[in-house]
Amino acid sequence: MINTGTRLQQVKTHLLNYISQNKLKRNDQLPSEASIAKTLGVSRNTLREAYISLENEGIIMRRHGVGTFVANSPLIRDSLNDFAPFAQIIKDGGYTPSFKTISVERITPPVDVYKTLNISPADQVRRIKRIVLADEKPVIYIEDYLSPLVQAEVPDWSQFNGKMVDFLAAALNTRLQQIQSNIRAAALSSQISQYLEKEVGTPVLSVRSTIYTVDNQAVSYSQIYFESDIVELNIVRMIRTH
Amino acid sequence: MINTGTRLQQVKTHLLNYISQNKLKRNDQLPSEASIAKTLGVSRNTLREAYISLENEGIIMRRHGVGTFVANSPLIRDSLNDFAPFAQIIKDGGYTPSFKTISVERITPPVDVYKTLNISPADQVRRIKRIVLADEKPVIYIEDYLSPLVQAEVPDWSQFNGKMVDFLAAALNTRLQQIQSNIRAAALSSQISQYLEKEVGTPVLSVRSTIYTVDNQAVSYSQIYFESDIVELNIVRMIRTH
DNA sequence: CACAAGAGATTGGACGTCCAACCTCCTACA
DNA sequence: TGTAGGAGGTTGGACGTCCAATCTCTTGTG
Repeated sequence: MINTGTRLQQVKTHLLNYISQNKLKRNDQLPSEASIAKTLGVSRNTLREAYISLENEGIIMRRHGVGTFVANSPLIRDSLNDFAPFAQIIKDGGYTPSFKTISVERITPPVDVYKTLNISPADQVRRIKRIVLADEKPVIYIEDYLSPLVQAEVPDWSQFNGKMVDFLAAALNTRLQQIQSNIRAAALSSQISQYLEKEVGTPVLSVRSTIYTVDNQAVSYSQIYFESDIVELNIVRMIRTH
Repeated sequence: MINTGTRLQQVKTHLLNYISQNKLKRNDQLPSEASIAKTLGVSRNTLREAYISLENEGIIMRRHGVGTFVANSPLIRDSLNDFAPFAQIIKDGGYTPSFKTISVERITPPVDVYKTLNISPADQVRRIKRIVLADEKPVIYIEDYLSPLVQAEVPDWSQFNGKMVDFLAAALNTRLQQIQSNIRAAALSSQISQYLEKEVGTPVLSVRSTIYTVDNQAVSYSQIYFESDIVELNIVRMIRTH
């Protein structure tokens, strides 16, 4: 068994490998909690938590009195149940992803930005404009606003994988606590239309995310626009009646 | 303590009541796991699961070595972390919700509907068209397609609270397993524009949800259009680095 | 042959215990 | 006075145990 992370993580990794190595498909049954627990040398409790966690992620289904089964192919998992970076989402959709950083600059923040980041209007923030391309076609436009609290530099924005959380976690001393996201539909503005190469007024998915530290400090505010013809958000929610 | 549901549910209900009764605000500290467990007469394990569950719902934050705190006001919780019915979402936004059922009819299903429900094109399905109003202004348009497997009638659609899951759970013998939702931006079509009373082409949030039973039978397919000026989706995700 | 009862397997729920990791704050010592 | 270190409280993680609830399949009985 893999020796990194908590035992729960190790068990989850093992199970995911088990599913892919045995080429298990939707509705294929997994071994019982007791038997896997014995095989891996962990308590049934721990194994059960791994099963529950995977069920919450929409990968398996557990059925009382019957057994545990594969739900969906892990390949079509989505961006909101986990923190899959953009590259993965696009790859999963069968496209080749690439990134392009348009600009990195220090600016005086717009109203919504300094209000959200809870800083003074005079404070300078860093704005990073990027686009994500699928097979060379721009599909996502990203504007990140970094609070002055974030000093670290990204060595190479063009290699940045799109997971702002990972960058911030490494750049800050303080722990991150949560991401609040807001999803709405918007009409493509003229400024952004040049990047997404779509007509002004085209409906796009607008996601605004704020990342907070454990001290409730907002450290990053991102506006993301999804070209809705190719990229879409998917969510799987389990229904438990018990 | 309340005597309904599992002990975990009872504990969660107790904690929610505790927060609202003591008018706890963001960052207010909750009693430690050990002390509440003792007070309620449950094991620390059970209480911990309740705390974890509430954290996943974005209601509280737990901080290793420090304590547990209130995250957001439970009032601004959203539609994707839990299954809040539309009425609640609108009420939370400070509006008065009302419902209007436009039509309930048996029809021959469109392609995407019979494909999703996995039935024959000749099978008849029930289509329910409804709108949700906030302060008399239409803000959500809903088209539900019920599989022929669902025989039960809703006694009064106008009183229906918008939770299709609850209705289906009661109407079917089989257990429900999961909801798959797909979110994208769309331009308002002419048919729907008459209900949402907005110009054709206005960007709207389009959410398509399919409800599956434990047998992987799709039993309901819904297309929901959100008027994005008033209604929006919010998601809170906790970041755990451990 | 039909159907009810029961055995066996599986997940669901809860408890009690133990130690690790983490954070805060106070105290003692240089 | 400043700082290192430790005490004490809190959450994190894992284990082992017990019984309930649910489902399937076999077996026995009318």
